[in-house]
Amino acid sequence: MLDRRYILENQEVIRTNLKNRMVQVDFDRFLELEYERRELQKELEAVRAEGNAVAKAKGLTVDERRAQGIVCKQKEGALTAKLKPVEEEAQAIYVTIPNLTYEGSPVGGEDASATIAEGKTPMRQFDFKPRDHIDVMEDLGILNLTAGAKVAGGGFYYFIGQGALLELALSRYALDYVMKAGYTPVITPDLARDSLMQGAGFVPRGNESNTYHLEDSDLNLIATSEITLVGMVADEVVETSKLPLKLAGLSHCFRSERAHGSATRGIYRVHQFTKTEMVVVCLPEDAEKVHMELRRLEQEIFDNLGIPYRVLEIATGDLGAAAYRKFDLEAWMPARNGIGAWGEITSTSNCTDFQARRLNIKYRDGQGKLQFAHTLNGTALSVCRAMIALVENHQQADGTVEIPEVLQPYMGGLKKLTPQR
RNA sequence: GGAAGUGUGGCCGAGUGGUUGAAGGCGCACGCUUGGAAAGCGUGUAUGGGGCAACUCAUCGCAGGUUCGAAUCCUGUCACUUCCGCCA
Repeated sequence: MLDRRYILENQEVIRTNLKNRMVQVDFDRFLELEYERRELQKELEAVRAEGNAVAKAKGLTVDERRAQGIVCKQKEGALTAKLKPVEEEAQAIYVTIPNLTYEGSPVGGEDASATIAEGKTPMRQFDFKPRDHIDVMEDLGILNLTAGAKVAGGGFYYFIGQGALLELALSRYALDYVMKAGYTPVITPDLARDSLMQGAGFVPRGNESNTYHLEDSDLNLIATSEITLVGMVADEVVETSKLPLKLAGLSHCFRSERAHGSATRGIYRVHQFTKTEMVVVCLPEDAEKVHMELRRLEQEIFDNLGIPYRVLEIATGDLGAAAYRKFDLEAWMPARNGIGAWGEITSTSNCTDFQARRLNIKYRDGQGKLQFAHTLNGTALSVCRAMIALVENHQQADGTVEIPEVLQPYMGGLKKLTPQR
């Protein structure tokens, strides 16, 4: 959420931003409602002040107070009835107004996002036709999609043997790597309340929701541990000495992917995956620096895994509502779509104070005043996507897959994935 | 899952219908005192909204309700504690 007063005082900034982000918001209606709301609010407060004065007045008898109080109460009731629908409609529009946008973000839709850097690993020249991750992994006996579909439906999968170990190795490697940069490892709940889902920027119910809601409860399966990590400090004043608060959550992530149907083959788009996610709560003046650190860590992890990638500066039209600025890493997946394609593997967003305002995350500034903190998030490693990039890039003509050196200690020294009996 | 109890400011804690936004204490800030420090003394010390300001509105887990008036009464809900049951 943006500051309501800021919105009223910077209407043109908001209008331009809505246009750049290609977001449909009835801003005129919002302004109309907001001004009306403020007028009604003032009237209501005046009536309340009168009522309070009557209730406290020593010169009046109880009967006199009662008589005058009832009049105030009636007026208050009438005003409240008028105010409520105005407030509700204004609020409904208010929550759809997205964050401000970094001035350097390319203006436009998804296609406008700009490649601003590339990884250290060059794209490999294959002397054979690279096979896609499904073929490679199924032949190795480390992936079983059929069983996943049988048990839980499309979009679910089994990792078996070396595949299971590979998930743990990737997750643990990423966790250890960011721990060295000062991130505290955290295991979080895999479920979260509706209110937190909304606060963190995820729609818990309805058709546009990408999350699973648990029937007869106010709980949802989390789509990322970002939700539970920021939830940990929601409604709190974080001690300034503890900032920046750097967390690395390891959790399962669940996504219903209603919008995408169930057609996607393989493990690129699945309903459940494991992800190591970084979240930082910091002072406003540190946010930009932290964002660069998140991006650097993501790059280093994939450089070390020997996976070629490019870094995208995300265009205005493709930013999430909370993101002020966002980078994606896209790995080269040599067999994707049959001919090779870039596929998103990580994403890091600077949410400025937008998410903190919604979740009420504060700190005390030098004057002792409460201020909203800034929050940022970034993927350290999302297992399925990383796994695709890894097996497709490191596959050998004989069907084996070389394990990157940094992962070998986590695989009991294993250097190659080989066919399982 | 059943029963009982509790939920007040940064913290502890008083407060069961009427100048209580909230006693007292701790902590913190400033001042006095001191060669310096400690102790002692004094003053101040919630958050958000509206207003240039005086001031005013809201907030005592959360949401409703009763009442002229609610931290205080009622209902629901969430959390915590204890007891019972169940269980990895």
